[in-house]
Parts: sequence; structure tokens; C-alpha cells
Amino acid sequence: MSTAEETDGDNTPWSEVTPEAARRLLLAAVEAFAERGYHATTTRDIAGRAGMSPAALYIHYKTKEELLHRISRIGHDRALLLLETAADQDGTASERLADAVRSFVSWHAERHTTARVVQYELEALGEEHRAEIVALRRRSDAAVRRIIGDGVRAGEFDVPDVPGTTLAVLSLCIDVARWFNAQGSRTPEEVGTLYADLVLRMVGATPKQ
Amino acid sequence: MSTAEETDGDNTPWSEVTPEAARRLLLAAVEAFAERGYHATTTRDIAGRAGMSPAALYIHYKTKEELLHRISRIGHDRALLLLETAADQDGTASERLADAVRSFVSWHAERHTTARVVQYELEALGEEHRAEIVALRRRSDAAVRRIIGDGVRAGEFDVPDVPGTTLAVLSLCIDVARWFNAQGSRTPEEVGTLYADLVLRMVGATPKQ
DNA sequence: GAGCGCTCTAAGCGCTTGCTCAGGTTCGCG
DNA sequence: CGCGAACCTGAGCAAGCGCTTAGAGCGCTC
Repeated sequence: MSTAEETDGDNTPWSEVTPEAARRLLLAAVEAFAERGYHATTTRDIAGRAGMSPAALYIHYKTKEELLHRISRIGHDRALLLLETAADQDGTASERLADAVRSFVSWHAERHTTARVVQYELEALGEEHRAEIVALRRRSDAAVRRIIGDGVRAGEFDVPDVPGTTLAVLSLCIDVARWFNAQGSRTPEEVGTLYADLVLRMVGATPKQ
Repeated sequence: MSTAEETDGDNTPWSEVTPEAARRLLLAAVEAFAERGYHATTTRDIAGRAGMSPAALYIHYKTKEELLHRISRIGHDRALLLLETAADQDGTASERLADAVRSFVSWHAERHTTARVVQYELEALGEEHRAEIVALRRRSDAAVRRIIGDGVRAGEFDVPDVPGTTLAVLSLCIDVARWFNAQGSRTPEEVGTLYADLVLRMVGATPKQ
């Protein structure tokens, strides 16, 4: 899983975090936050999972909250990249929307531990850090809204309430992180495909021949 | 189950909790848990909001976890009632599904503080309490699945993956509790109506004339 | 009006929390 | 080899946690 580095693709999401000890701590924090939640996780638990003493954490991070912020920032960057990449592509609005949902959802399923922290622990962030993250989320919303708006203008979609539908689509996709279970019967790709179909129906996309 | 309390309607949701001091504590706990999360909430905070000393809490509840369980239980009972009532009605599958989604969603919006605790603090429950709640959630799933299954059998719906779509529908509705804001521009009823429409599209309901 | 049960409080116990700090080990570099 | 920088640990501090206990105030019955 986390041995090979270099390419910053799907499979090595934390390569940008150095040195190695800082990355180990961050990965341990992701695991612990996802399992128990931020507030129920102790710095001793994080350090223990990384095989270090509690004090080692404070060499690499100023506070426990900084750990959460780093995780949240990296995760939001990644999620936003997926959506904006899909939005910027050539192709019909249907194709771009399906692509956006498929990649966004399968990422939320594949990396559901990370995504759970990213999506559901916002409230634990400090004032400034939260503001920074909220700005990223607004850009995610804008990317999806742009695709849907394009589809409506092109006559491809039938959407009475564009902002409301955008919100619902993003909400639907995000919530995958909450229920997805790696032991379950569906692969992340299967869920992505299912959800892409469901979202195309939500926007009343003209079924392709 | 719970003894009949006159009108146990939407507007008096905690009437079954007595005595009054216990209800005040419970309401304070709902507020605090919704704002900060279970683990970040202190018993002193709960008691303070209810205008009592910290020790008063333990006259009415054995532990802080029991408070969460009571909230979760009552909320799940209410949500399940909405879904099963809609599922048991006469009428087409489209009508029953729209009704289920409309009432379920507008409850999640109207009572979003309660719903947030009910839906997002499951992990904080103890072993047995969680098992009890999970059983209720399975019944919610079954109610929605039944409506969708009926619609497919009647030729009203076009759903390739019934369990997957059921999961997505419930997930979509539940997540309303996370993003709904009372200061926002939409009323709970508006969101319920929007979502009922979106869900009918998801199941490929034959548009009514 | 004495006794009793219910409700509540002031005080605080034992423990865990996030975080600090003095000191030790390992390393590259002259 | 000597030295400074980077990294890590053991021990522990102040604060806050969930929860308990002893007892006060109150309304009730007999």
C-alpha cells in the first residue's frame, strides 16, 4: 500500500509529507480519527500507532489540531482536483458529470478512512483553518454547479433547481465516506458507476442511445 | 413501546421524557452534542445549559452515554415511524416513496439538531446500545427497500440495483441533517419536496401526467 | 410536626488529557 | 575525532474530565 512513492497518483496520496516519521504520524492520525473521531482520539494513541512516544508528535506538529488541518487540507485538495479536472474536460455535460461523480465517489470509497476525517471533522478545526477549508469546499460546489449549469443551457439536463440539485449531488457523494465498508460486497469502482448513473437520472439527462 | 402521550406529533417531540428536569437536561444535551459532538461535550456544559449543577445530571441519568442513547433511541423511533407509515399506506409506489422522502427529509431539516446527533454519533454508543439502534436502522432500510421493490414489480420504477439504490436514497436523505441550516433560504418543506422529486428521478419513476 | 423520599448542590476524588522539557542518541561534515 | 543539528524519549505538569458523596431544602403523609 504505502511503500512505493514518486507518482502522486491515487495510490500514494501522502508522498508530499516528509520526513518519513511525520508521514507515519499523519497516517496513524488518519486511522485513529476515522475510527474514533478527532475528540475521542488521544495524542498518546496517535503516537502509539506510529510506534513513537507521545512527545515525538510535537517535534513534527505544533498541536493535535495541526495534524487534523494537514489531513483535511491534503484531502480537500485531492477531492477538489478530481472535480475540477472533470469539469474542465472536453465532452458533453453528461460525460463530464458522470466522470466527476465516478472519480469523486470512488475516491471517497477507496480512501474512506481519509475521507471520513476530511468530510466529518470540519467542526474540530480552529477558526482560520476552518475558513481556509470552507473556501476549498465552495470551489467544489462551484465545479459541480458549472457542469450542471452547462448541461441545462445545452438542453441536455432538466433541472428546475440548480443550486439545490448541486447541493444534493455533492451531499450524496460525500456521504459515501460514512457508510462505505471495505469488507462490503461492492468495490469502490462499482459504487462510483452506480452513483454516476443515479446522478445522471437526478439531473434528467437525456438517456444516451 | 412508549405510553401514549396525547399528541405525540412533530411539535412536541420530547413529551415522553419526564420529569421536566430530565427533559431539560436531554434538550440541553441534544443542543450541545449537535454543536460540538458527543466527545467534545462535557457533563458540566450539559448541566450548565439546563441551569443545574453537574451532579444533577446523575440523578436522572446513570451516565453521559445513557443521555446519548435516550436521544438516539427516541430519534430513531420517530424516523422509523415516518418511513414505515409511508410504506404501509395505500397508493402507488411513487406516491408512497415521495411521501416517505418528503416526511423523512423535512423532519431531518426541521429537527436538524436532533437528527445530527441521531445520525452522526452512533459510534459513541456502547456495545449493546449500538446494536439496538442498528436494528432500528435495518428496519428503516427495509421499509424503503420494500417501497422500491413494490415499484419495480409494478413496473412503475426502473431500478437495476435495488439494494444499492435504497442505500443511496437513505444516505441522501440522512445527510440533510449535516448541511441543513436554519438560517438558510430553504424551508424544511421545500427541501422535502425537492428531494422527493430527485428520488423519484433516481428510481426512474414514470413521470405522472 | 416528625419522618420520609425526592431533587438538587458544593466539594472533590481519581484519572486522563494536551502538551513541555531536560537530556540522550544518531548522523553528516570539518 | 569533535561538533552541531535533527530526532526522539521518560518523566511529569497543569488543567479538565466523568462521576461520587455528604448533606441541604422541599413538599408530602400520618
